[in-house]
Amino acid sequence: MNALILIVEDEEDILELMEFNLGREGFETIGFLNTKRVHEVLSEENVDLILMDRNLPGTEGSEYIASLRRQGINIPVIFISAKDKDEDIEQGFERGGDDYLTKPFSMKELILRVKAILRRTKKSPNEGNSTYRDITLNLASRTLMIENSLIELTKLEFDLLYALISNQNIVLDREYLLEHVWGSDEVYQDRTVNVAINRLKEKIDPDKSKEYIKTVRGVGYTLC
Amino acid sequence: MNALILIVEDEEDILELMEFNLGREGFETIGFLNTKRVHEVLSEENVDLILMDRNLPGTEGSEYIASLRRQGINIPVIFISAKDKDEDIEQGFERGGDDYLTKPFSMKELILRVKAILRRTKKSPNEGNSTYRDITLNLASRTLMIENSLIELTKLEFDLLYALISNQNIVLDREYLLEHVWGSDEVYQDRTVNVAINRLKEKIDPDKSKEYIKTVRGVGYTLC
DNA sequence: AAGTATCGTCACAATTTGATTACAATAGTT
DNA sequence: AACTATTGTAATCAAATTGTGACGATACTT
Repeated sequence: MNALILIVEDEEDILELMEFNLGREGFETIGFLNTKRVHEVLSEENVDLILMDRNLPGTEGSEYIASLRRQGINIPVIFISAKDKDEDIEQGFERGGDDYLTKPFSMKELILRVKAILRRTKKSPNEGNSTYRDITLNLASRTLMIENSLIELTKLEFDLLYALISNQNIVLDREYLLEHVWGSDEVYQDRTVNVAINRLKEKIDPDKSKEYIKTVRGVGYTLC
Repeated sequence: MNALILIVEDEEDILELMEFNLGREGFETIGFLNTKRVHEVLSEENVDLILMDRNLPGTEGSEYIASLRRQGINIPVIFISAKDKDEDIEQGFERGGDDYLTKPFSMKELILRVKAILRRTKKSPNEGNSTYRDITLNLASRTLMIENSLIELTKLEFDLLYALISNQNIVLDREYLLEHVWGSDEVYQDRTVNVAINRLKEKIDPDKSKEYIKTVRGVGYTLC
C-alpha cells in the first residue's frame, strides 16, 4: 500500500512538478492550490504526510497546520516555503512542522526528506495491522477498514475475523474456532459458528459481492 | 524524563557549544570526539537521538550509522556535516539519517529539528502537554482545559484521562487500566472502571454531546 | 434427478455487558 | 473529631450481543 501525500502549493507549475516527481517514486498524491477542501479530504482519506506551502492565498500555511494540531490531527508535515529567515523556520517547527525546506529546493532532497519521515511514521507492514485484500484489521484500535470506510464489529465478530485473517489459506474447522475464538471452557454447538460467520459476512459484505469468507463444506471456513 | 542525546563531533569547540545549547533546553547530552566508545554507550544507555558528524578521524559518520542500522539499531539520527552536495545529502538519508543539517548551521535550527524529531519518536507525550480534540491536559499542573475553560479532576480521574489520551486510538481494556491507573498491588473489580469512566465522562462532557470516550463492548474504552 | 447431509437464514430467548444510582468506606482537611 | 471529597462496591435497569431451534436452500452423492 503506497503512502498518500497531500500537497498544498499555490503555484500550479510547482505543484505539478512535485506531484510528477513524487508519483514517479511510487507515492500517491493529492494536490491543492489552497487549504479550502483540505480538511474534508483529511477526514475522508488516510493521508500519511502533508507538504505545505506557507504563502497561500487567504490562509497562512503554518497557521493552518497549527489549527490541525489543536484538533489533534498529528499527520507529519513538511513546510516548503520561501520564508527562510530564522524566525520563519522557528515558527514553522513550533506550529507543528516535522521538517522545513526553503525555496528554491531540489526535488531530490524533497523526496529524500519525504522518505525519511515516512520511514519513521508509516506503520511498518503488519505491525498491529492484518490485511486481506481490501480489508484491514487494526488490533490496537480494534477497528476494521474496508476500502477506507470504517465498519463496526462486535467483539465476537472481530475476534472471529481476526482468527480467519491470521490464518489465511488455512481452513479453520468449527472445533478450532470454538476453542480459539469462543474459549474452551464453555460448550457450544457447531451451528453457533455458522450463525456467527453469517452475521460477520453480513457486516463485511452486505451485497454479497466480495465473497471474502469461503465455506468449506464438511470442514469449516477460510479466507483465501 | 529528559531526552538523552548522543553527539559525535570531532571539533571540540563545536561539540561543547552543542552540548551547552542543548543542555540549556533541558536535554541530557553525551558527547564524543569519535565513534570508538559510542557502541558501548548505546547498549548501556537509553539514547533517544544521535547527532552525527560525518568527517571523523578514522570512521565516516554515515557509514557508522549504516552499520548501526544493519544491526537493527533504529535510534533517530541527524547528520551534521560540511558535506553539502546533493549526493552527500542523498547518501546521508540513504544510510539511515532522519535529517541532515549542513555546516555552518544555526544552533536555533538544530534545536528545532531535534525537538521535531523527538516529538514524533519519543514515547512520552510532548512536554507534559497532551491534547485530544479540544481537550488539553497539562501534566505539570495536573489541570484540564476544555475549550479554554478549566475543569477540576480528582487524581483518579486525571490519571485515567491521561492513560486514555496518551493511548489515542488504542482500546484499553479494564485489566490494563486497573494495572496502570489504579496500580497493580491492590485487587479491584472490573466494574470499578465502569464507574470511574462514568464519573470522568460526567465531568468532561456533562451534556453528553461530545462523546470523547468510546465504549468498546466486551473490551474496554478508547479515545478516538 | 432424487435423496441426504450440510449450510444459511430468521426469529426469539437467554445471556452478557455497561450505565446509572445509591451507599459505604476511606482519606484528607479544618 | 467533624466534615468533606473521593473512591470502591453492590444493586438495578436497559440494551446489546449471542446461542439455539426451526426450516428452507444449497451442494454433494448415487
